[in-house]
Amino acid sequence: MLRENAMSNTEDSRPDSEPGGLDARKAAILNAVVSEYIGTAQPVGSQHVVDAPGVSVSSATVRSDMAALERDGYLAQPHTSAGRIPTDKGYRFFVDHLAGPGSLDPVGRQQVRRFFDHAHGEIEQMLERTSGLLADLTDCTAMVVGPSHDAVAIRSIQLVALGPRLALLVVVLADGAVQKQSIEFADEVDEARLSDATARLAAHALGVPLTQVDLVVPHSGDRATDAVVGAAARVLRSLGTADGSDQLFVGGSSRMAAAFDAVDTVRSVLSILEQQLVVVTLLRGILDTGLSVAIGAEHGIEPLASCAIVVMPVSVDGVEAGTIGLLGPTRMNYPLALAAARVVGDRLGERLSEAGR
Amino acid sequence: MLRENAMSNTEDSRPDSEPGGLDARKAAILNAVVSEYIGTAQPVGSQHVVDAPGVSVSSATVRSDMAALERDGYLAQPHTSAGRIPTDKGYRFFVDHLAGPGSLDPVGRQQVRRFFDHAHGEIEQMLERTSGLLADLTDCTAMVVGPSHDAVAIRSIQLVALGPRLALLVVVLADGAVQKQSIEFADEVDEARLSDATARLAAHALGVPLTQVDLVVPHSGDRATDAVVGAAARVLRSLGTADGSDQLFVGGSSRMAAAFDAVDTVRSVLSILEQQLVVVTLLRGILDTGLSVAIGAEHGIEPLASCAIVVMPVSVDGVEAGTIGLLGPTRMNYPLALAAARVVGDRLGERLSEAGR
DNA sequence: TTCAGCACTCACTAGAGTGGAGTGCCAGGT
DNA sequence: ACCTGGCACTCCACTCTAGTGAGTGCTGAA
Repeated sequence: MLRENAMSNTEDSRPDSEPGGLDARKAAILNAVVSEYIGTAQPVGSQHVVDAPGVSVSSATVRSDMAALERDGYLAQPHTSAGRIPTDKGYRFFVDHLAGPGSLDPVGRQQVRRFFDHAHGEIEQMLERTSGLLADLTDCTAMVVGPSHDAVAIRSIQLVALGPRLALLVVVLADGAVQKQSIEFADEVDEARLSDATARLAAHALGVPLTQVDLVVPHSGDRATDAVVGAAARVLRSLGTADGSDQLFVGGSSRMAAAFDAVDTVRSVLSILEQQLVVVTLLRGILDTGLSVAIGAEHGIEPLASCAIVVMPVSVDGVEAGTIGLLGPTRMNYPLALAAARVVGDRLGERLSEAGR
Repeated sequence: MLRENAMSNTEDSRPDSEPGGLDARKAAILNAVVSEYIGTAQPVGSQHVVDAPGVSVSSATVRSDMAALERDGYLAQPHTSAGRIPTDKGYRFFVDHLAGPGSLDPVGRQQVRRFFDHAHGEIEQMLERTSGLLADLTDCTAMVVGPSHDAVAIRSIQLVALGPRLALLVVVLADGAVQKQSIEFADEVDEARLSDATARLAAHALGVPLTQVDLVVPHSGDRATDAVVGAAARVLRSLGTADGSDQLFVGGSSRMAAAFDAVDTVRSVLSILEQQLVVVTLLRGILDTGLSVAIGAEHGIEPLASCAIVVMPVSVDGVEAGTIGLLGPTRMNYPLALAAARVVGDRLGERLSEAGR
């Protein structure tokens, strides 16, 4: 108790019954402030917090606690004589101490159920529409990264002639994904040679994942055919390692416009969303640090400093294959977003697992 | 002259040397107002117009002409004692009487040249990147609709087994496009039957455009195989008539955020852009009415009332196949947008024509 | 440790005043 | 018949000035 007001940036070390270095009442007050601010986007005064559960004290006491929370960096004041606004640290505490995993409201649940009952068509369409569903549910911008095809076995390989020296390599993977890449040859290649090469490629690479295709293909008698097969094998391998091989679907980007009133914030956030590689890297980076929520500066992308991101891995056949991300302002509705991401992620994973077998 | 000030909404019928019912000076003034407003987004006063080419009169005379232009609906005043702002009709006159087709500045030209010199990869990537190029060039949001595959001959058909009762129909078209659709069969189908069916399908549909595939496939002895072939033929046909078969690429949507300062305008425009079908229909509709620019309410989509759209068909092998669209505020830079759309559209068309042979 | 009371701070609003950009009109000149 | 300089007028944008109210920090008493 002695040092209560002396600490500023480190955790309190006194024996708290509650976690995170905050006593029960301070935690309750912080939660109340965050909740209310998420709803109203207005600074929250001590009076508005008095009625919150776990806070049965007068506004004066709340004020003193709020002052302490501000000293500890959980809250901030836009200006003197205004209410308090949560800092990134405040939001962090809030999400780290959310009661239970949270669940969707019945309406949302039904929406999800109906969606997956009626979902049909190819993977891409489904992922695209899933991003729309998530955006609808959470009023955030949704990002869906499709499962990586790196480890999926090749089911079919075919070289299709498009011109005398131009062919298209078409690869079908076991999960139903189709990849293609055109190949231009130095010399003319006739149909017979192409189908010959196709057969050799199939023998060489069928059942092997894209990333593990051997670049060295056993020679045959025919050097021209070998050249074609070699070129195709290189292209095949490059398909697996290509940077843009992840497919990203962004839904509801218009919702970012409603989240901020500063137009240039909207602009910079949107321009980030246009960069597929940046977004995919970002989501992967957050997952890799073990977080499921990145708040404010935590993800290190400057223009998104006033945003928070909720990520959720999508497991297909027990392996983390895809990713779901929800982007909103830092004052987004975290419980809702987390619940929606979890539910949709699970259902999507199930669905994709079915499709793979 | 008697009726000069009496008319309000119809064209002037006196013998004008200049087109559109406006004498040379009024036209020059209107052009000057539009040009300046496009640049500054501020109401234009009579003083700012006196130095414009074709206007060698005093500000008082300009004022009287501007009053006439306002009566005729070409200009509007936000309030008394403010400058004039072009109306949709004013913009319409401006674009209809642009001097010459306009051309890109050297920097832009080089940007386009470099882009198409280095452009490689598959159609989709190229269209996607083209939308980014257009957005960069014009500071508008760019929409690129890929060539329709309806009339393109089928180069290759293949049924690939994904599961005991599940197969993937993979179709390669002559232009290098690949379409796929999964098919679920009522009964189990083994590999032998699938390759049998593939061969029969190939014999039936190779070289035929998707839309003209005959649903009736000649029967063979085997009823099970016939069922597979029939199902595949139906799916094949449906690929050609699917609503979402057009591929749309939107680039630079963040630029809409900079164009307006009302956040909810941005929001509603963005949400339109998210609806692929709406956008494609919109572009096609504008093309069908024979316009290349749709201003304000002309396209009939309410949330885009403060936007203008520049469209340009992309000809592949002499046939209008794709579409380029540029979306900006009504005060967008029309000459630049038209020039960019034309140049990029032409180059893109050439490029796609090459790829097809 | 909590609480009621109190003085204080400061964004927000409304109203008054001012400057300036822009207009419409008119009388006189070409 | 048309153009022009001059002039009175309008009205936005800006500034300044209270006044209001939500909210704070502090203090002394329970």
